[in-house]
Amino acid sequence: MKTVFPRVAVDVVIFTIDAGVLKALLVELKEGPFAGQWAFPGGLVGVGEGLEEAARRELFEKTGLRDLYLEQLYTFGEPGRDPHAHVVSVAYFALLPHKGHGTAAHPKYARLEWRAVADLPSLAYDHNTVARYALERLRAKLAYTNIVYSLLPGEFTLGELQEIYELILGQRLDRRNFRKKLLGTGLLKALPRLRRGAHRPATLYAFTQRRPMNVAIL
Amino acid sequence: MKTVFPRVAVDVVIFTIDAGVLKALLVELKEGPFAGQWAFPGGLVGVGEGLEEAARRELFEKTGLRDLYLEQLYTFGEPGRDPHAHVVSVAYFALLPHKGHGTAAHPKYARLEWRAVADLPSLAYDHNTVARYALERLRAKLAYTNIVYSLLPGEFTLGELQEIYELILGQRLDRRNFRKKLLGTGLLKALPRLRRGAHRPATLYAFTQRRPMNVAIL
DNA sequence: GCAAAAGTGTTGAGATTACACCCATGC
DNA sequence: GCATGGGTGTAATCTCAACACTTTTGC
Repeated sequence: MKTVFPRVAVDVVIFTIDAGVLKALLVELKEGPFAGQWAFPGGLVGVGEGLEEAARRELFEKTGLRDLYLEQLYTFGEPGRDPHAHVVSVAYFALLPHKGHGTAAHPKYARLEWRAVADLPSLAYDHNTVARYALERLRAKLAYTNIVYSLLPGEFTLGELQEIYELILGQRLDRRNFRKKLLGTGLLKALPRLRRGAHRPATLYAFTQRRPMNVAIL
Repeated sequence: MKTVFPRVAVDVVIFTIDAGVLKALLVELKEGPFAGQWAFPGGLVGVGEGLEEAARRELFEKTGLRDLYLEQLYTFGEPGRDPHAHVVSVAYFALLPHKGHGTAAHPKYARLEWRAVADLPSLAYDHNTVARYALERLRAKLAYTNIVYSLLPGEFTLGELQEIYELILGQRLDRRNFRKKLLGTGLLKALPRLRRGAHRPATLYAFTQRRPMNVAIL
């Protein structure tokens, strides 16, 4: 399988928040030198296919997921990263609200699983490095973009929003200051509805815009 | 020249400061669909070759430049960006102090030229987009990294340093605040020498470390 | 002596942090 | 009635921006 030129692949790190834990979607490889190991979903880019297009296609084919936030992360091209052949991988990073996504299995993979990012196993290829880059990017972007909208459903409470920030950043935030800042951005609108639960009902909020924007948040 | 898979190339945007102007190195293409047009230097990545390695090799072969600051910028893979074939280009961004670099011509190119970034011509491929990304990255990184060291010679005055910031950011900075901040970072050491010129001599400074670091500067 | 860049501190405004108590609900 | 998360304001601190005059040199 030696070739004259490197191949181009895309790999996607998909994050979601599930049960108070930041998780990423892993696939168990069935074939190749890393058979039996876990990795991020991905695959080769075809000729005439755009990179983001390929990332979305791979994601949909292999996991059934679509319509998620997707952004290019970094390109990994060390010759040794895949012992099989020289594959240059353009890594993407994606966010998805957790809602029992139908992660349909794909013949190429043995299993799909959402795994806690804080406790990833040893991954195939250089995917542990990819994971590190992705987490770093996610943390940085929480502070100056509104992309957290893509981890949340249409309606949420400020408590839920703050919980996501705390989970991802790995630190507690002051509730009053957090509310002040978030409401000060104008990104949120209060809905005329309340979330009822075990305790005092909380106002529901929605993002005024559900598209990526650069805004000072924290 | 149709192929089954996309090719992988690297392209490099090299910035320097020359005579009070931010410039980038352009090459005039001799062949292909863009013959006669200007572009950033670059070329195909060979199998078994790392991306950064390929970028440094291309740079050296085509321009004679080496030992510069180099960082990956973004990967451009739209199928239509090169009408000839589908080429995925991993763009790099490089910085170099200006010192009459011997930009040796290369058979593949008609000419090499340093051109003002503020006034680039219409470039081949999607290189005008690449230029925009690179300039944006450079501006952003001036604020939170020390990479400006790679645009400066070993010794420089605070005035020269500030001039570079002003040229790249396109705005004037307050001299007293600038000095306070820069000296406050601890990145600089004053040398026991003075730069003599047409006016009052200025203390010469050097960076204590000449390697990339994240530090709040501005 | 004059033109030009080097050098140097202070003040006010705005931003950021720290912090404690009452409220509404389910059980 | 109690446990739990929701909701709210202020004071102290720090950071950042604005600003002017003196010094040293070459010509």
